[in-house]
Amino acid sequence: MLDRKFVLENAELVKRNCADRGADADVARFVALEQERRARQGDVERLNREANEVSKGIGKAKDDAEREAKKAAGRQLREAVTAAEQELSRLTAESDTLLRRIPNLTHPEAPVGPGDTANREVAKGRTPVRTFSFKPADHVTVAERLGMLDLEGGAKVAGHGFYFLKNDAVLLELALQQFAINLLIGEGFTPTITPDLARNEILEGIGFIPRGPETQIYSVDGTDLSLVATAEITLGGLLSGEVLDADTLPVKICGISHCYRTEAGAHGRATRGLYRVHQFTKVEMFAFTLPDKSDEMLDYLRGLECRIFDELGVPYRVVDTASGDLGGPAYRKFDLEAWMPGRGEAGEWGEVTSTSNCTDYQARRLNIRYRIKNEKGTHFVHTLNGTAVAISRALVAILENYQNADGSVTVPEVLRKWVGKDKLTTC
RNA sequence: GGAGAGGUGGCUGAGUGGUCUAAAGCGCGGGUUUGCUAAACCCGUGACCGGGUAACUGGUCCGCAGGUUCGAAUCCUGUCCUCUCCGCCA
Repeated sequence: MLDRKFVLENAELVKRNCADRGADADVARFVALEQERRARQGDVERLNREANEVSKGIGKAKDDAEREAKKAAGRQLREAVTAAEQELSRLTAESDTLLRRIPNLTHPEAPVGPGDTANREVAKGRTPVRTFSFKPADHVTVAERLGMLDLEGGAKVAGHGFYFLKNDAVLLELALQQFAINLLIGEGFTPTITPDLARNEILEGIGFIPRGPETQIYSVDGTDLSLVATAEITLGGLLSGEVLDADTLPVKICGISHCYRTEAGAHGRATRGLYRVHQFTKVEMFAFTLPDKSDEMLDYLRGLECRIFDELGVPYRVVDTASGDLGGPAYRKFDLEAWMPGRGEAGEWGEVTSTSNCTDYQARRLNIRYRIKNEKGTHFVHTLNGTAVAISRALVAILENYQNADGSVTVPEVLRKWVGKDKLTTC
């Protein structure tokens, strides 16, 4: 969320930003409530001070009569405090709800527009889009031919959107994890395997809404836990409530988790196969930085995502995500879209990874701060996240780009040492 | 799952209803002494929300949320977490 005072003092800027982002947050109402809240806060503080003074006098009272009189005065003041506090907390809760719905500010260079049509292509990957001498099949056909994917089995056990990876697909998944994790360890990331569930409070801090009709999140009945939609949630939550020494920044962590998404309302849109599923494995990058280093870190994370897909030999493009498509927490976001030759009539770009600079938006909710040695006070860190590999979509891209006329699939060079073969075939 | 113990500043740790405005030590910063370093000694040293150009100043905070009371770190309830023992278990 944004800083309360900042919104109050920059209401017009914030309103314009909401409009650019297609967010329906009620900034005007927030400003009115916040002003009221501050006035009530003043009341509470004044009454508290008076009541404290009276209470202190009671211990030193000369006689019973004086003591009883002061007690009565104190009681009256405390009642007034309670009433004022109730009003204050009502106002705080209401303004807080509004504040949390206000999206982050937007990077001045991010394209402004309503949705993904306004996204701006900013780069292409090293691998050129391949020309096929045959009509490329989609990944479902490729995978099923090779006995790597059982969608019906997944549907029988858990419903549409679930699947079994089998045989060489299992080797590919593990190889992709190994490849990504080893690359990131080499870059100084601390590798982790994170919980697949998290407290709703953490999800909300990251910017997810665990319950309600629009939710993308599976929640566990009778608990305050939800299945995570990405390890961004657990990695960001890991340092919640902490004050870090500035000289330990940046902190770079990566994590493997399973990701669970209800995909509510997504039916009919690219639902075939592994592209949009309820569960997949992901290797995620996360960074905590000083505020003036986060732009640089975003470039770095984007560079790593490019390097991963360059090394995998998958053609892709990088898009600078438009304001209307940024969601709540991101200040700027870049997506990598891989070329998927089996999609649509003659192939389409499909999002495979994404990296965001969330500035202090998540840190403020999660209360993650830093301290500079010998300086008074603390400040919020900036948080960034980026996908190293989302296995299901990486599989789509690899299977479709590396397929051969005979139905086999060539294993990307960098994965061979973990897959243990150069080519995936039926035999 | 059962029984018990505990959660206090950056860290260790005292504090069982009002001099807590949280002891003391460590750490950190500054100073004195000093050829340099060290030691010794002295002084200072939390966060958050407000007000003020500033010096300064009001309020809140002892895991978290409630409650009792004029007054709570302290008493009560709930909750989260940690540790010990027992049970169960991959």
